[in-house]
Parts: sequence; structure tokens; C-alpha cells
Amino acid sequence: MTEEEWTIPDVAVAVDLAVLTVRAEQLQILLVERGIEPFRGALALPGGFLASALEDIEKAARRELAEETGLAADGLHLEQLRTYGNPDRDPRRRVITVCYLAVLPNLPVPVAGGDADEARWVPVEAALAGPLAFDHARIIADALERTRSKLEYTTLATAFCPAEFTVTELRRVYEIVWGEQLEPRNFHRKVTGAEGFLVPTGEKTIRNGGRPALLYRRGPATLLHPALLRSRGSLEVTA
Amino acid sequence: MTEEEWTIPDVAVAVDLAVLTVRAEQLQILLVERGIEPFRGALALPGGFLASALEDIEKAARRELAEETGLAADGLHLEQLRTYGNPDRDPRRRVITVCYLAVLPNLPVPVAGGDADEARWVPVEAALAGPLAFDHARIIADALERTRSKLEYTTLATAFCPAEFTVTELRRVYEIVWGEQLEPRNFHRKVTGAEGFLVPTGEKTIRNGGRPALLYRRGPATLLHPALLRSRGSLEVTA
DNA sequence: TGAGTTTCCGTCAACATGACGGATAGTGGG
DNA sequence: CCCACTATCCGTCATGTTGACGGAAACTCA
Repeated sequence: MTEEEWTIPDVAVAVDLAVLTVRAEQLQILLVERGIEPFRGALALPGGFLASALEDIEKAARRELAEETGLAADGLHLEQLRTYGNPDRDPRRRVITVCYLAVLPNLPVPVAGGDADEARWVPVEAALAGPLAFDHARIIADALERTRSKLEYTTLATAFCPAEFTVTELRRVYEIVWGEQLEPRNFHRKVTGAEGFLVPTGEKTIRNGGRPALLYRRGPATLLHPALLRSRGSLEVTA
Repeated sequence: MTEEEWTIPDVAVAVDLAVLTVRAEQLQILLVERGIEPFRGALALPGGFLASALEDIEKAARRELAEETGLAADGLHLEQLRTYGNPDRDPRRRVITVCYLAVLPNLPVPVAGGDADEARWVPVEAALAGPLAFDHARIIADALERTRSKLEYTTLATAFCPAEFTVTELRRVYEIVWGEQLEPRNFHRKVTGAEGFLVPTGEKTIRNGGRPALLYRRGPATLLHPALLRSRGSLEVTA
């Protein structure tokens, strides 16, 4: 607010993306191998600097996402996660990064193209264990907790599913993201009873082996009421 | 990620604060009257640009808060709300602002000093109705919804209270922030039963008129379990 | 046709919630 | 000194939600 002999400091603004999906019965995150210093060769979140001083932040996130994964909209869920600005998080210069959380269904792996190097899916557990560029481990941990938490009181879980899905598939999303088993019957009762969560797609089925399951489409609700709580054992809270 | 003839664009980074408290039986927010263009004379959130290109973002938020309100730690709750970066949110140049949500007990109004102009408490309802600088109305709306939501599943409400408080005072916080009445007995049962929410301060009382109430101190828990839900009628979800 | 598999439904005890009434413990006035 | 007044605190009960389980229904494959 002071307007004296002082000038507004300039900062480099980046966007990073924590792109989550469920593949091969695992929660996986999209990572790229860095081709340039710093952290050359290390795994990192896809992302990059604003294309211009006037580019909108969320637009930049969508652009990076499209560049890295080749997909735009669809069943895509994109929300701002948090901004990270530790002064020494980038050894080159001051960079603050606005991070986004994206959730996708398990697509036919369009991951390939993109501007940076090879992008690949990595199980989040492995990602959190292995060394990562910058403060990306912290970011992934935050994204994971945000996702787990939002499954409780929003309909975010449907963003992991294709356009049409069964209750069992939805339950698998919860079980995989939370890392715990759920009672199939109670889960079925809750999600089919929750207002606006699931819309029965006319009448259809799909085969798995046993009795055909009803197919659902995601409903208009974004909040889940009543909430679907995990047993116990959480972490922080956005902080 | 492209590393060609392109240079990283510079952006001005600001921090803004949504400082909430409960005063005079109302939820109020700290606003300043702008003394400079743009939006001279309009009400705005306290905040400002980073002091230097290396200042930490949260440090900057604490600095601005101290400058405007004269207080540092205490019962202070400070968390990042969201980053706003619409390209035309500031008519002068590209500015993105990292916003923080602060919650304070009703202090003896240390508001006065500060670098910018006069700061004053404004009922959030009035703040949302009246004209505000920049996109601050949107920010306040987000801060309000975040606060209301966090009262449900965290112990944030205690941040509105002084070090020692009664159950009735805590209930008033919920009622004022949510704008709805709560059953005193059920509320009492829930909060005193919730693990780690309230710690009875030895044995003390305070007078109000009737039977002396037990005094409590905030407990170690940050998450509330089970949650304390408002009746119905919410808004978005962080989006 | 029967075994195997998976979805779907019903029930019941345990727990939490919403709604009351009433006992308790102070204050202040006559 | 006693009595109205007020606010806190406690107990109960009907209702709704959760957790746990068994079993019927529907389809495939041998």
C-alpha cells in the first residue's frame, strides 16, 4: 500500500497440476520427467509459467493440462488447490505457483504429446515416496488429502468415473482413494439415496460376471448430504 | 516449459486479508477505505503487494495484518483462502492476489494504526451489499462460505472466542455466522461430547444474569467428529 | 441344468439427532 | 431475608442414520 520510492516487486507466476485418476485399481498421478535444470531428470508435476503477463491463471492451467494430456473438457474436474510461494522453492529465482487439482476418469491414456518430456502415470504412493522436484511432494500430499476429504462431502468421486458407471465402480473409487474397504450394501443405500448424486440412466446393464448392474450418470448435486465419512484417521485441514 | 526466445512474464503479487470477527452480535469484516486510485474512496480488504521479491507470502499476510490491526499472534487463525488472478481485476497492470482468511476474537478494537487509511469493522452483510474495490465482494463471499463450512467440520469457531469462553458464547458464534438458531441443549451436548474440542478450565464461572456457566478453553482437536451440520441451504464448494 | 459370481434388497441393533421439560445456581428487588 | 427472574445444565424419548449381516435375484459359463 505504500506508494513512495518503492516499486512493486515482480514475481514469476507458474501453474502446476495435480492430475489424479484411478487406473489398475490404484490412485495414480500424472508426472513428467524434467528435461531441464533445476531438478533435471527428476519427476515433477506438469505445469509451467504463464504464457504471457495477461494470461488468466485457470486458463493457463487448462492449457498446460491440454498440452500434457491432450484432453480438454469432458468429465474433467478442475479446481484450485493452493498457492505455494516459499521464497527458496525454486533455486533460480522467485517463483510462486498456483496449483490446481484435476480429476479424470481412466481414459484410454492420451498421455504422450505435450511440450515437456515424457509424461506418465505414477501411483501416488510411489510418487510420495520417491524424490520429486521442488516442493511437489508437499503439493501432492495436499492434493491427496483434499481429494480424500472432498469425497466425503461432495460428489467429486463421480469425476473419477466415465459418463456411465455402476455403483460398484463408484465404490471402488472410494475404496481406492481412501485406502479402506466399505460395506457394499450400506454404500449402495447411501449413494442411491443421496439427493441428486446419481441419475439412473434409463435402464441398462453391463457385464462383469454376475448379475447385471444398473448404470448411472452423475447427477446435478455437487454437495453430498448426508456426508459419506471415512472411518477415522485423517490429517490436516487445508491449514 | 518452452525455453526458446520467450521470457518468463513478470506479475505483481499481492496479499489480501479477509479478517473476520464477531462483534455486537454480528459477523464483521475488517475493511479499509482506499486513499489512492484505483477505487479511491471505496472500501477494500486490507492487503498489499509483497514488500520485496523475496518476501514469503504468508509472512506478507501476517505483516499486513499486523500493520492494519496492530496484532500478531494470539488466538489468531490464519489460513490461505484462494488466489485470484483475473487479468483485468486491476485496471493498472496484471496483479494476482493470494488471499488469506483470518479469524479473531472480539478484541478491544486495536484497529487504528496501519499504513493505509482508516480501517474499520463492517458487518459482512453490509460489505457484500455495498460497492467494493476490485473483486473483493467475490473474495468476501468466498471467505464467508469457507468460514461457514469450516464451522461444520472443524473447531474453527473457537478462534472467534477469547481464551476462555462459555458454551453459550460458542453457540452464539455458530448462530451468528450461520444466521440460524440452534437448540441450546443439543448444541451443549455435542460440543462437550466432541473429543478434544473443549477443555474445562478447572472450575470457573462468569456472570451474565443467570446461573454461572462453566468456562472452557479450546482443546487440541482441529477436526470435529462427528460434524456439526447446519440445517440446509449452502452454496458452492471451493469450486 | 447347475455351479459360480455379482448385484440388489431387507432387517435389526447401536448410535446420533431433534425436540422438550425441569432442576440448579446465581442475581437483584422488595 | 425471601422471592421472582434468568441462564445454565441435565435427562428423556421419538426419530433418523449408520454399521453389520444374510439371502434373494439375475446373468454367465460349463
